[in-house]
Amino acid sequence: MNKKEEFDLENAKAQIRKGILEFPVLLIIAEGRSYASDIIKKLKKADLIIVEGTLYPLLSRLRHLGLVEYTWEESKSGPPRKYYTLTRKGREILKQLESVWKGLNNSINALIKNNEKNS
Amino acid sequence: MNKKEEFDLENAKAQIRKGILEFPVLLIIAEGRSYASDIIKKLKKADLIIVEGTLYPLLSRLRHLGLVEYTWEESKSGPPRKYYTLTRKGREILKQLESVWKGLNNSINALIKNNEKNS
DNA sequence: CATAGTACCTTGTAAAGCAAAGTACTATGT
DNA sequence: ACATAGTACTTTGCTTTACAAGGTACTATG
Repeated sequence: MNKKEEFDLENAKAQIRKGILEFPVLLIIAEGRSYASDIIKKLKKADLIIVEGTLYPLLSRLRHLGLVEYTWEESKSGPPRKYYTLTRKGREILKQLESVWKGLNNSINALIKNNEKNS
Repeated sequence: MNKKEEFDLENAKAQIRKGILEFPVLLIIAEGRSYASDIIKKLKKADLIIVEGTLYPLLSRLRHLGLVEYTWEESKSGPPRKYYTLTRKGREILKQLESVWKGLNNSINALIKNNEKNS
């Protein structure tokens, strides 16, 4: 337990991840059809930690929005899996998110540079 | 009002901003002592929209955490202003946030590249 | 048939941005 | 003197969403 009065870098990281999660999740599904545990593993490999309780509702949300769809598929080692793929709409939104990301990137990197100059 | 069933890019942007806001705010204060409206203007210039109701609580939070401090100063054109500066601790945290940011950047840009390759 | 492993789902909680409304100071025009 | 406008700081209620924790259910193995 972290004292409430202390700045909590881990929490800050979590907050930063929080806002942007949809984007890397869509990116991963765009790479190739994946199911939940798959996605979590791939995100972890990219240093973006996420847990089940976050991902399942997020995938539902994306599906209700028509950005992804799934097909059930048997597995040799357990219950069937929901394999997700992007819809046409999902691909469009992904493109837009990419440009939002690039914009944010430019903005913040400009601020960082500005700050380095003045120090 | 946006229909709930539609993907709302503005909301997505807002969510992304949400997690990361502390960082650019600290960057701006690091650049030079600033007061609230100042900060909002500079953020807007960097394409990071933010409103009063967001910034004031955020600044209070940062102050309670000991990352920033302020001094009252008279203004020729209205009520006095709270000019914020970074504390020593604030500068340390800012460095850490910079490295968190770089990490996130690498992670996501790697995913983007991966995705471009496979398409 | 009990256990372990895998996969999907749900509930309750907390954090934090935002819209909107409020308080208060200064300057300007009548 | 007083109304209006501009600036600045603050607060309240709402909404969204990640997470912790717990639950259901299917398959394989001993």
